Amino acid sequence: MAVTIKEVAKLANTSTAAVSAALNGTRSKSIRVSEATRERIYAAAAQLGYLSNPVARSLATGKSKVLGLMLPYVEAFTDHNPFCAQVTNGIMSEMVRRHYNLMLYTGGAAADGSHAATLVDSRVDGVILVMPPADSPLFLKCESRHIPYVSILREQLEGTWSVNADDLEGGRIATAHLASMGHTRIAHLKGGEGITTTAPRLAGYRRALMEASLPVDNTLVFDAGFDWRGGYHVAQKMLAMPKPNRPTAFFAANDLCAEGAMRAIREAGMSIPNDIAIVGYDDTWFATMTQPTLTSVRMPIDEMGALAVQMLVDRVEGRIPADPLPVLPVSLTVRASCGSLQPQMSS
Amino acid sequence: MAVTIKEVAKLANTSTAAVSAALNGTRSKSIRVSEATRERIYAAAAQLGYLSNPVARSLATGKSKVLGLMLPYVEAFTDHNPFCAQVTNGIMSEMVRRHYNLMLYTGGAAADGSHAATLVDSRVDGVILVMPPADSPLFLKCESRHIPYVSILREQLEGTWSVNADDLEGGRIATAHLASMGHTRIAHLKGGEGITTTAPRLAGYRRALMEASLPVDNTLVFDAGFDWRGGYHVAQKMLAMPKPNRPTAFFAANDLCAEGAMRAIREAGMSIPNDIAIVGYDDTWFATMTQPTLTSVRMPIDEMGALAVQMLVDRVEGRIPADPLPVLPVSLTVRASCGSLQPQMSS
DNA sequence: TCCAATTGATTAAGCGATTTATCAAAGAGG
DNA sequence: CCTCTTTGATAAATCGCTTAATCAATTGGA
Repeated sequence: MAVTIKEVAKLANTSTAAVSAALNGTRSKSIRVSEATRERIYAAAAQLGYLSNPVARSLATGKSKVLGLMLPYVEAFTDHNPFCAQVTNGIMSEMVRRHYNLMLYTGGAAADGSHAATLVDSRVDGVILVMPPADSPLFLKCESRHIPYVSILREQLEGTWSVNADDLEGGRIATAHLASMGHTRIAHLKGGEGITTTAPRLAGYRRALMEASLPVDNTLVFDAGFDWRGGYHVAQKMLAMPKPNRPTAFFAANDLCAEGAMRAIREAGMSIPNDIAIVGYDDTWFATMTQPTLTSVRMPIDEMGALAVQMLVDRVEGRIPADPLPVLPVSLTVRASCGSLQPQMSS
Repeated sequence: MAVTIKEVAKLANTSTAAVSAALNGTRSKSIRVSEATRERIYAAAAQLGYLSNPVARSLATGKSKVLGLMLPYVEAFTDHNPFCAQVTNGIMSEMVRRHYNLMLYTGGAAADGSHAATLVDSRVDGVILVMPPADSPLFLKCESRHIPYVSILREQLEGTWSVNADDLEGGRIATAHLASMGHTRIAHLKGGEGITTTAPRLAGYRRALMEASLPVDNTLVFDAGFDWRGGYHVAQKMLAMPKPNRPTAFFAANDLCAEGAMRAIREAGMSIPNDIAIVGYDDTWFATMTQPTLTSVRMPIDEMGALAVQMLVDRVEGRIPADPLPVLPVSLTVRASCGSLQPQMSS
């Protein structure tokens, strides 16, 4: 079938060991290849169209040059969370750059860990876990199989590796921005329980309120579960509040959730940002597609993905990542949805 | 390190061949395992926590149970084409169901075929090519390596395997719907050259015009290249036309492109659907998120992905797919953007 | 009763690489 | 001139699993 190293060796009139060493550029004391032999080997390989078999190499070396990517939901690329789609971009790009391949797994947040089974697959050198639930069985699985892993957006724990963004600061600047626009009743559509980012974003929200000397009113905080539907329903509930209590601004824990709220606001016949101002979170491509465009807390998502790959590759290749728990800075991308801009701004 | 078949064999007091056969349920004439031995083997495997090494199995069998998925762009999951994101869902789900793993490759549409190199990787049993350019080098690469492949949305050619949707009919019903609403100047924002779906959708558009006895005016057809920016710019150009020539309805070859056009329409101070009606294509989750919600031609995207997996698995496992070139039916999902619905409808 | 077929299991040969141990020849140093 | 090191290369073991070849012990049919 396919041409093997043996055939190359025969044609080049040498041994498979020499071919292997020549093609891989191996330079150890026990095996070396002269310039002349190397040329013969290259020529033979080219002539036969030799391509090394990665499976055989994997078996021999115990390394596969494949990294797993575990996304929390099957629908991670569509309507579940644009963050996942974007972070996958960053991860993919960096993997290509590092000459690693990507094996995709989804459903990492499934409580039964069903899909997780396939992950425990000695074909991958390591795994990136995106937004794993705090009690995910995947951690144990990876550990028992000695598969190194790096998480993205996971609670920072001693002895683990995780890339995070400064969620507390994100919650703070989003809320502070709304407060600076004069809003005094700012609601928070928070993320789901069990998701790492929920608590710090909420804490940031509270801190900003305190810093602005506004009351911290827990009746203005609702669990919207990070999805469109949640944002929609929670917003409907809040808009139904009687006038003096009704919030005039929303801080949503997620862009998708913000869009759900925007739909509810429009359906209630109110205008954004005149009646209700709104700030989202993640600042994915999606935030530029809403109407009006959405002010959103920006995380350096691509860099987060790339950094996770770097850290994982470091671990796989036996190096120690400089910082096991990096926290990347966030910023606020101001668009039309919070009223601080002239209307009709683009992206 | 990890426990191997040998250790299981030793503990169960039998041979590795028996262990392999028992664990795989192999039933050939040359190897069989009695009930008693099977039990011992199961017990030993369980006790040791044995997990078979897929790399070793791959090497021995020549099959990897891994399928490649080649997407046309690196940004396939974000702002490039929601179709890709959605079809990936369908593919992933079906692969899980079939116990195959998914290796992800992107950039399949890159002219230099750069990323394609890694695809020629004997680790995968087969590949799914999503929207490959007509002249993609990938076809030859796969063929020279004897890697079976199935395309999604590729020109239908004798001797190839491809899952398609009825693009001509899609173009027709989209345009016919606009014509039935009384529009006489319907513009088409067509897809890029070299993409398979561009021509049939355009042909469908023309056929519908003819069926409605409307003139086929080529000045109303523009290449919007399937992306947001293209839709935006083309729409701007069309809206700048003097009144009697200016189209009153757009048929965009893609939802993203339609959203670009919608932005241009809003910025021009016109209303959708009152001033301009618009119909998109793909009917991905994204079409429900626009404002107003977007009427769009629906393809059974998940089914297309699942069908491609089925066909590929059939080929990989030596069966012959029933129909090598299935064409799936399309339909029109009517929403608010074309004026045939009361305003304020949801999804 | 005898030979053939079946059952249950083992041994060993791959699969296609990497890598260690080993060795011959050449060059260096005293 | 002899030993020591370096250079260049090979043979063979190994990675963990599958499977063909083989074989002993039963079973069954005529």
